[in-house]
Amino acid sequence: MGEEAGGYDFDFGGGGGGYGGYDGRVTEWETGLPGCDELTPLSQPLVPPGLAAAFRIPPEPGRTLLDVHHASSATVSRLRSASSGNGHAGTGANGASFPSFPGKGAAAGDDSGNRDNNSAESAGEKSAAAKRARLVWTPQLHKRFVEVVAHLGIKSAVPKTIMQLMNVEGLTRENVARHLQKYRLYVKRMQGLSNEGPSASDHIFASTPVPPSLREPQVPHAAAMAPAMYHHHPAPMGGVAAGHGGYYQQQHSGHAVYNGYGGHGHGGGVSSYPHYHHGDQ
DNA sequence: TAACTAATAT
DNA sequence: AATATTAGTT
Repeated sequence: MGEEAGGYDFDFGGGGGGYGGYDGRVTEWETGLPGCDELTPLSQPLVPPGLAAAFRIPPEPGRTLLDVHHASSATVSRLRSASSGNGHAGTGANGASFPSFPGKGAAAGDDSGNRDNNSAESAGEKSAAAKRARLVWTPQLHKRFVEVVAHLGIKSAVPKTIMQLMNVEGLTRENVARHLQKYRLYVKRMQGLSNEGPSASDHIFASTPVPPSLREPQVPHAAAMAPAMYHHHPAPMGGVAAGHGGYYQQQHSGHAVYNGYGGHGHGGGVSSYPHYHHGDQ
């Protein structure tokens, strides 16, 4: 089913670790569960179009990723209110963690640990306007960002939508907007240099290749297009050129990583765990 | 008004 | 350099 042609796959946390003390995740619970690669992307209908047509099954149009997101949010809030006595969210084995981050979003990255658990707001600046710590765009987070942007297409890739589709807890629209601004500049710069040459300075951006669909002026070859693109769906998955299958929900625990500084180890091992950076820069 | 974007600041 | 903040548009 989900053949990944595009090569955009989520790397799972440990390559088959099994240790319990990773980041609070109980890995035993995860063993045996299908990996991200094995799951059907949300962007794909469960019933292939052809098959559906053959059996006169009406297409399932309504289920867009946004719908899924909304449903998910509803479920989460329901769960929240249901478990009133339970003050602690903690990091669940999968994405079951929703630390209320009213003041300051804490979070852990996929394979990083968020064991810090400073339930006590250390510096005591919790009262009024509590400033959020700086968001660190880890390679994983950026990857998700890129995938969503790619699937939205340049046209509709705007902060709000991107944020919603990324579905990363603690990630705000403004976070996305800032990153998007930078990313657009990066893409433009790269187009200028035509081929090759991710500068060493752009580590984060270079960590995930810019999808071809985002390189807008691909010299419009009117031909070479598949004769009939199945129905044109406006919103999501608008300009996805037959390449990649999509993004998944909650693949990496879906938490934004905040940090005081960019301690992102590269190459997958994001060893940064959340510690706050208070006070001045 | 809210959201997007560009410019500027830390 | 990486994010935040501000400000100007739509």
